[in-house]
Amino acid sequence: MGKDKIRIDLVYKLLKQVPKGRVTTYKALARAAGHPAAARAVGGIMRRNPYAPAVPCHRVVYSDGRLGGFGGSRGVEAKAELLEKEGVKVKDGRLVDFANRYFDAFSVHIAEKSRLP
DNA sequence: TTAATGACAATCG
DNA sequence: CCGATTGCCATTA
Repeated sequence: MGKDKIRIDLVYKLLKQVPKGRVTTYKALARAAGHPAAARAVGGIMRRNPYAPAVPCHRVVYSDGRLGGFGGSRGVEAKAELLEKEGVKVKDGRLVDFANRYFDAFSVHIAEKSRLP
């Protein structure tokens, strides 16, 4: 049968569903994609992200409320800058109102309908 | 094919 | 609260 591997294109689609000013987590994306334990793999997917900046990978943070990574150690700064620009306040590498900014209402059904180029 | 790596997460001390 | 450890999954060499 088909492999149980996570769907990269699906992950990107789900991430595109995250509205501006909101954030999600690697874990939430992995879970929405049908692989709840593949949070780390999602991180790897973001790292390679060939669809940037079309895909808002800067809206993906740690489940802990911390920013996480973004390219190099210098990239985290840019990530915080982008989030602040969208209205998401960041303090000391950590989201201030993480619980309220957290987005988890993914529509996998809709995401599966269209495919990424 | 096996070993090593990394933009994660949960647990432990 | 913070640092260290272990587990997980997919990619890369």
